[in-house]
Amino acid sequence: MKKYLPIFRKASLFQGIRDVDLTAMLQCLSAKQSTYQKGQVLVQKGTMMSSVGMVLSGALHLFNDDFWGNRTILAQVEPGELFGETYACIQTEPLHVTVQAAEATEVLYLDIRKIMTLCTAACTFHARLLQNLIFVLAQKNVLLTQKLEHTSKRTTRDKLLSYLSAESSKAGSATFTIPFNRQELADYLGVDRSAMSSTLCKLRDEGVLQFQKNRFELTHTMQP
Amino acid sequence: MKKYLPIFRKASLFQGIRDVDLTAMLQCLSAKQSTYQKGQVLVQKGTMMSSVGMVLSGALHLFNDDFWGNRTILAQVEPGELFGETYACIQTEPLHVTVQAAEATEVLYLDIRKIMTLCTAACTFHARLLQNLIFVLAQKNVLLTQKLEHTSKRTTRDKLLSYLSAESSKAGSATFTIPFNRQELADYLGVDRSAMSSTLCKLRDEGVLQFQKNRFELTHTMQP
DNA sequence: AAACATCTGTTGTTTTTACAACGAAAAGGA
DNA sequence: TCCTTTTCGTTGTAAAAACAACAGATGTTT
Repeated sequence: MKKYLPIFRKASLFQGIRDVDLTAMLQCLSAKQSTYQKGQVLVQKGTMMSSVGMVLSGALHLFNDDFWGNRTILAQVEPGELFGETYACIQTEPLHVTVQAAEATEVLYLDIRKIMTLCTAACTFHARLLQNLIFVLAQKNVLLTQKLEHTSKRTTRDKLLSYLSAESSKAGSATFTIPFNRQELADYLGVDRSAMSSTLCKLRDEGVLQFQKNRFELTHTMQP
Repeated sequence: MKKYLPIFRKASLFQGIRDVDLTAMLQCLSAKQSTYQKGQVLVQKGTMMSSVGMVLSGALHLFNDDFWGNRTILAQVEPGELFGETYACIQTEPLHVTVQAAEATEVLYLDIRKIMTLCTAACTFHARLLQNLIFVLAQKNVLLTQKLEHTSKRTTRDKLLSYLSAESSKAGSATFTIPFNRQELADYLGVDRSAMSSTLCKLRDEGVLQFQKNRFELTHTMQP
């Protein structure tokens, strides 16, 4: 297990927990490791999750097949990242996605009850683990809320303005850089790239904003 | 504080905690109560939240003003419900919304550090409180993820199919009822009601589904 | 420097949606 | 029962987006 320490140090769930405490804790939590071949299904949609999974090596795909069999890949899970944590925390709600190994993958499973149930004593790092879990959930929440706020606007124009306004607010300035290129931004906002590009230029021509590459500047113009 | 027990019994955060334990715990957490007039701003966007708020009576509005001053009301918080819990759990991220009293409102504030820090002993209900907090966060997560999965589809048609497919899956049957009327469904999916209505009828004419009022049935037809 | 790949803006066409306005059906209340 | 309100489908029009295809710009590799 020691060879995974570099992964653990990066993992959000284990932040602030020292290596020595970590190895002790993993035993205390009776963590279990599994290996999967490429293409193998780890967990089927509809399963009740009683544990959180952490990818140690390789990668996972989360996907969903709709009523007519059309498959949508929803996320890729990389080393240090978790999967199933939300549903493990709820316990009554079955997993809404299927988890499949995108390549040969090693996974560490942590029993959610052992995480949530505070061991009797001396386990200061266990408290930290719980705080980290809460932090992970809350952070995901923020990301989802923000994305939803932008994508829920009806037009590409409004989605762009909502996103750029939020980035400006985050930067605390009318000038800021965004972490996406055009294609990534379009995917994030759920719109077509070329249509977005032309909308962006239309906004520039109207004097609402300026940009060069990933650097944007919003300008104060009166809205009609 | 006793007069709020009916509210507390319904509140997700206090589920599974008995009245006697609750009153004891609220003291232990040094909960603080505040009263606000209609229109008064409780918390400004950008504030760091160090506590969770619970509405005791009245109602709150969460809103966001963009760079150009356009206001969007994002949610209404009713008695028993929380606000700021996500940002309180993160601690490093400032609140992304402004909180305003929609009417005369009473609010109970709970220090997040006292919730997260396990008191030394005998506090079995404190553990339950933590589990409830995690549950609240996780459940919100599920709701956001689902909505995002539907709204991220490009066309109204795909949004509908994604949503109905998920409802069918949840019901475990091709026949099911949905908890929305047309206008609510359109709002949920972020589309125009009348356009959605016509799309829905087009799908019916194509033989993809059938419906009467809120009762739907998906039919297995080969996709091209 | 040359060759290649990627990123971005542009344009034109087709499809889809938003919007507005209306009437019928259903639900609810007096 | 009659009246009112809400809900839902329908239609036509204008606006917007998706899509496809391309060219210039930028960046990278050899």
